[in-house]
This record gives sequence, C-alpha cells and structure tokens, in this order.
Amino acid sequence: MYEAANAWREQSLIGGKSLFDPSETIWTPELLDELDQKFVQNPDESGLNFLDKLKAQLETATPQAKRLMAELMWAINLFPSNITPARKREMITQIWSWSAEVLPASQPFLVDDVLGGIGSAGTAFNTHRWRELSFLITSLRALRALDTSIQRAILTNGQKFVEWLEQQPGASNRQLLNILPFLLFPDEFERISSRADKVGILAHFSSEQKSAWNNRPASDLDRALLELRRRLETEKGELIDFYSDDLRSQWKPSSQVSGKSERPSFREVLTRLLEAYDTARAGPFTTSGELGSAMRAIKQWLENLPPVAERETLKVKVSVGQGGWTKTPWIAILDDRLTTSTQRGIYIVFLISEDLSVTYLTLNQGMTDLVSTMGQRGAAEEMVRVAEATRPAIAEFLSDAFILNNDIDLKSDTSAARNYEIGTIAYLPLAGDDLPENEHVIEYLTSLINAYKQIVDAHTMSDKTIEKSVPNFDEAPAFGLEDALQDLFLEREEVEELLLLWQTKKNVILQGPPGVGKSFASQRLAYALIGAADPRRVGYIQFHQSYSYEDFVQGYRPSEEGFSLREGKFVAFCNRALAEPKKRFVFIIDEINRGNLSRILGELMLLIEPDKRGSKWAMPLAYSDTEFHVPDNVHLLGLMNTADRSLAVVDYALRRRFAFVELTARIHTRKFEEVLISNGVSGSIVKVIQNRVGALNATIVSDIANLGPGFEIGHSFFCAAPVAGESGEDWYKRIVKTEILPLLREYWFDAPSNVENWTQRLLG
DNA sequence: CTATCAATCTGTGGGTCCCG
DNA sequence: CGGGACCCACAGATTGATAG
Repeated sequence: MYEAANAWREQSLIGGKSLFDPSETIWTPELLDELDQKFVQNPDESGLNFLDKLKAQLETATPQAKRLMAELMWAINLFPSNITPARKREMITQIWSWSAEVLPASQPFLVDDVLGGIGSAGTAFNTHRWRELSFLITSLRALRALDTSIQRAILTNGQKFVEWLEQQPGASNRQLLNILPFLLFPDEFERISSRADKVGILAHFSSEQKSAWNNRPASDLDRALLELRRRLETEKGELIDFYSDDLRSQWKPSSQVSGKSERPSFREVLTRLLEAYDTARAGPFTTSGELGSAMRAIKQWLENLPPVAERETLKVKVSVGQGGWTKTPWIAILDDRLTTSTQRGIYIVFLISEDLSVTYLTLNQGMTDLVSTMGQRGAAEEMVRVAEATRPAIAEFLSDAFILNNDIDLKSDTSAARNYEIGTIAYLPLAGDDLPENEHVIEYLTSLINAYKQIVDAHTMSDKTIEKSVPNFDEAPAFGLEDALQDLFLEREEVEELLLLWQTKKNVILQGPPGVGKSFASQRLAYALIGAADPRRVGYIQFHQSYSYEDFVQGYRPSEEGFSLREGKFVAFCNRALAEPKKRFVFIIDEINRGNLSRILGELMLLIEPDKRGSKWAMPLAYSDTEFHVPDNVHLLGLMNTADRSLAVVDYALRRRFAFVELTARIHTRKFEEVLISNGVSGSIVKVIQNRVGALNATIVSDIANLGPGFEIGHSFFCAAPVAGESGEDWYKRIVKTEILPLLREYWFDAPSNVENWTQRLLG
C-alpha cells in the first residue's frame, strides 16, 4: 500500500502519467480542468446513487478524463478500510470502462493488499465522497498552476505539503487533509482520518484545551502529534498506536449515558410499542416515526434496568420485522458470551402474539441456525431436548410465576411463530390489557436473568465454543480442589479441612464480614465438593424476612384452577437429588440468618441433621400424606454476614445442626497482591491498601464495644479491576468512596467523627 | 411440512454538520 | 460542547414467499 502510494506520487503526481497505463499522460492541467467543469462545477442533486450520477456527469467527457477519474477514485480509496477491496475495484474498473477501453489486466495496483485500506474513514467519507473528490480535483488544479520546481518541492516535503494543502479552498473538515499527507509521508503523519480525533488526542496529552487545538491549523496539529508520538515512544520504549485499546481508552472515553428523565413504567413503554406497531402495520413496512421511537424507548428501558445495566454482556434487541411486518414482534435480551443473535443459542425474549392480546416473557432458543443445519424436524427435536435438559437447572432461580413448559400460543400460523412456541423453555404470560406493575416486571426479569446467568455460566465454564451453542449438562467438566484453589483466597489445608468437615457434617455455614468473598467461594466450594462444575446440582436461594415454609418446603399457591399444592424450592431440589443418589448435590442458602429458620424449615429442621438422613426417617409433610426425607447426598451451605446487626443472635438450633467456618479478610496475603497486580494495580497502591485498610481493620477489631472481628473490611472489595482508562489511584479512591465509606457510616452511625477521621486517613 | 430464496431490513462505523 | 440528523457501504440478520 505504501509502495503504491509512493508510485502514485512519482509516476502520476510528479510524472503526470497514468498509474494503470504509464504509456499515457493523463494527470494534466487540461484534463483536471475538464473534470472540474463536468464534475465540480456541475453538481447532480438527483436521488440516484453516486456512480450513476457520475456516469451521467461524465457522459460528454473525453476518454482520457474518464480514465483520470478512475485513478482519482483509486487515490481517495487507498486509505479507507471500511470499504472492501472488491467494492473499490468494482468502482474503479467501472469508471475506467466508460472510456471505452478495458482496464489492462492484472493490475498490481488493484490487488487486495493495496486496496485493503489502512484505517477506517467512517461513514462520512462515503457520504461526503463528492466533497472529497471535488476537493482533490480543485487542489490538484491549483498545484498544476504552480511552477514545476515548486510542485516538486511540495510533493516531496511533508511539512510543505500539508501547509500547502490546508490553504486550498474547502480544506477545512476534509478528511483528505488528514489522509493525503499520511499516504505520501507515512513517517511524519498519523494514520488518522479525523480532525476531531487528532484534537482529542492532543487535548488529552497536553495542557491545552480542545477549543485551543480546534483553532489551530492542520499543520500545527500534525507537528504536535509527531512530537507527542516521539515523546511517548521514548517513554514506553516501543512503537505506539493511538488506536490501540490501551491508548484509545485514555483519550476517547466512552460516552456515558445520562439518566436524566424519569423512568417510565414498563406498562407505558410496552403499550406504546404495541399501539405504534398496530397502527404502522396497516401500511407498508417502515420503522421510522413513532414506531421507531417506541422501539428505542423500550430498548432503553430494558438496557437501563439495573440487572441488565450491571451486566455488560447483556444486549437488548427489538424487532417488528425485517423487510416486511413480522406477525410476532419480539424484544430479546441476549448474553453475548452465549449468543449475539436470536438465530441461535438461548436467550430471554418477550414474544407478542399476532392479535397483540398477550405478551409472553420467555426463555427461548434460536432456531434459524439449527434449521439450516439439521432441518425443520431435526431442529424441533433438538430444541425440545435442550428445553427439557435446561428446565431443571433453572427451576429454582425462577420466580414462581413462570411456567416451565412450551405451552404458549402466539396466535399466528407463520413458521417463525411456531418455532418460538417449540423452543420455549419457560414463560410468563402478560395480558395486554392488564400489564403488571414495574416492581413485578423487575422481579420477574431479575429472576429470569439470574436463571439465564446459570445457563451462560455453564456454557462458558464448560469451555464449549459457540458452535455447540447449548450447554451440555450431561458432560459438566470435572472440578477439583486445584480448580477451587485457583480462584479462592483460602489455603490448601483450609479448603481440604472444610470439604472433609462438610462431607461428614453435611451442613456448613460460611460466616464472615462483608467483602470476604462468601458468595464467590460458595460456588467454587460447591463445585469442588460435588467434583464437577455442574450448576444443575447446585441450588441457590436467598432468605429474607418474609421467606416462608411455603416457599421452601411446600404450600398452596394460586393457580388456574383455584389453589394447588406446589413443592417448595428445597423439596424439589431434594427430589432431584434422590433420583441420582450416587452424585452429591449442594443447596446454598444466602443470608441464612435473615430468615426465621424454624418457621421456614418446620419439620425439616429435624430431617436435615446428618444422622437423620435416609428413608427410614421419612415422614409426611404438613400439607400432604406422602412421606419425605432429605437424601444423604444433599449438602447444605449457609452464608452469613457477621456484620449484619439486623438479626438476633443465631439460635441454638442452627448452632447445633451446622458446622461453622469463618472466612476472614485476607488483605495481607500474597494472593491478594498477585490478584491486584494482575489487574493492573501498581505495587505501591497495593502497599497503600494494605497499610491503610489494615490499620482500619485493627481499629475495628479492637472496638469490642460496637464492632469486633466480625466487622472487618474484606479483601474482595478490591478484587474488581480498574475500569478502562482508570488510574490505580482513582480506582482505589472510587472503591473507598463507594464501598468502604458507606459501610463505615453504617458501622459508626453514632460516631460520625470516627468516620470523618477514617475518611481522611483512607484517602490520604 | 420442509428447504431455499429474495427482499429488505438493522447494526456498526477511528464520519461531519448544525443547532441549541 | 453535547447530541441529534445526516443517510453511504458493508456484513449479517430476519422473515414471508415460493417451490418442492
């Protein structure tokens, strides 16, 4: 590419010869004047595409002028990488062909290597192509009017070139003003086509503001950039690229969303979408106007929903059709680690029935890909198989309102609708005229996203590639002590001891202050105990004040035909464990101290004891006659926050049935240092954390009257890496301000001076 | 019912221009 | 100075139509 650019300079700009056919001299003032007449002075405002208009404009031009136009087109297309080489070739040969001459075959200047492009010029370069082309023609005409020796000087000296080019009429805002100097003098100019980016880089790395740089001529910017590049390269000792992820995040921070307006209700945004769609589908397909805004509105609503917003990998897509109206509009939430398209994989999707009477919130599967590989029938079977394998793994994460089958009716006869119906794993119908309140929608979605996360985790942990697209729970990968140790802050002996204790006592409680990684550890320990990273065999619930026996064991729930007896989460889990007695199962109860244990467990209080497992202890449950027991292969893991003062003293019943394991803050361990360093935090910041937070913890521990060891600040607050572009110091301050200080205010709510004092000490 | 296709969309850009 | 409008090219997505 650089060679081609150089050849262009020597052969055409200086020599005046045609690039593709050097026997002819076409880069002449006369031909440039002709193109100026036909093209620059003769704009075509009609609605045709660029090439058609150009053809008409050049209708009466000489063959030489047409060939020159083809080569000009070549020149302005040398830089952009956002236009494919094939497209570039097509345009160039087409223009050349208007001259009634075939482009000599096997052009070295038209191969992919030359036309592949060197940097994106963005859409504007295409949109404003006519401006760029006019600018090039005008400038070259001006160049030719100069003395030959001056022409030569300009074309061989980068500084002279840019100073001359920026003087040409219409130069401001032309991307060629950035592109041409780089093409001809790649060592002196940046590979940047945008003035805005140049200004952005300079403003970031210098003391001058954007506005100051904006007022400078292009040559100043380029000189300053060259200096900057040399300085940075000396500092870093390696070549730099301003568009490398590392540097780019520094000078071009991603735009942040401003959450200014009040959040509308889900009911409003969905109703608005339905009404706009209903109105629009009477006419020809288009998503402009009200329908488009309604689609954007619901997309934004979902994107800003906390459980979606806090997971970067979740993407929202909305569709009402493509080319034609779909009978089944949908709004999907996809995790891009599993799938980026509704054509494959598992995802969350709202499906709207054709008559708009009902919207189903579903967990569903992409079908298009499957159909293309295994045919309609095979795909249908596969989807049913996947749905059946997935349901048990997610059941306990889903809100009770969900129904775990594919019995939905989209009231449409299209194949798309039928495939959605077949692929449904779980669903929740929302009646169009009676949509739930925001809080309920959020609750449903949160539980569904939680369930979805299990599937994605199983998928990513099993290290299967997307082609398999569906997690295979039957082949959950082995997970052993070593795997657990990799991520945990615990010593080998501690974990071995814990696992041994857990195997014999069956029930363990992990307790500790906030931020010691209890939740994180619980999953790894569970996998280590069962020997496989198999989410199907790990249950999880979180207790709260209103958690009840009915939720946990069994109870009557409202259903279509009045009330029906339903299994609680734990009983359902035990029944699954019963079916596979050779395998271990783990049930995790987060915040176990927040629920009223004897009220929630009822008679199970007795049955969970390690020596009361097995069928001989089976007894009927409160609401039914069938006998129940907790199988031997079910292990319980409770999580308890020792700094939670909202609860009463842990009662004796709990003490007697669970073994207690204490997790402590591990700020002074080598592991802690390693994790932080690998996150890009400097050693000095690590020392600062260890000193200051260590001192704080010492104070907390010694404050026996109010606090004590159970209130220490845990290490995991600092285990999240700095965000892109954030310095180690900013990161530390952010964690302190957003995580640690709020906690301290709670701890010392009656001693604000303590908080004040520690705010100073922590922030230095 | 299935397989394939044509038509037309959206998403995504290292974009600019212009308004408030 | 932020944000919307602009509306090109490409790649890929989506869906109804059509033929088998």
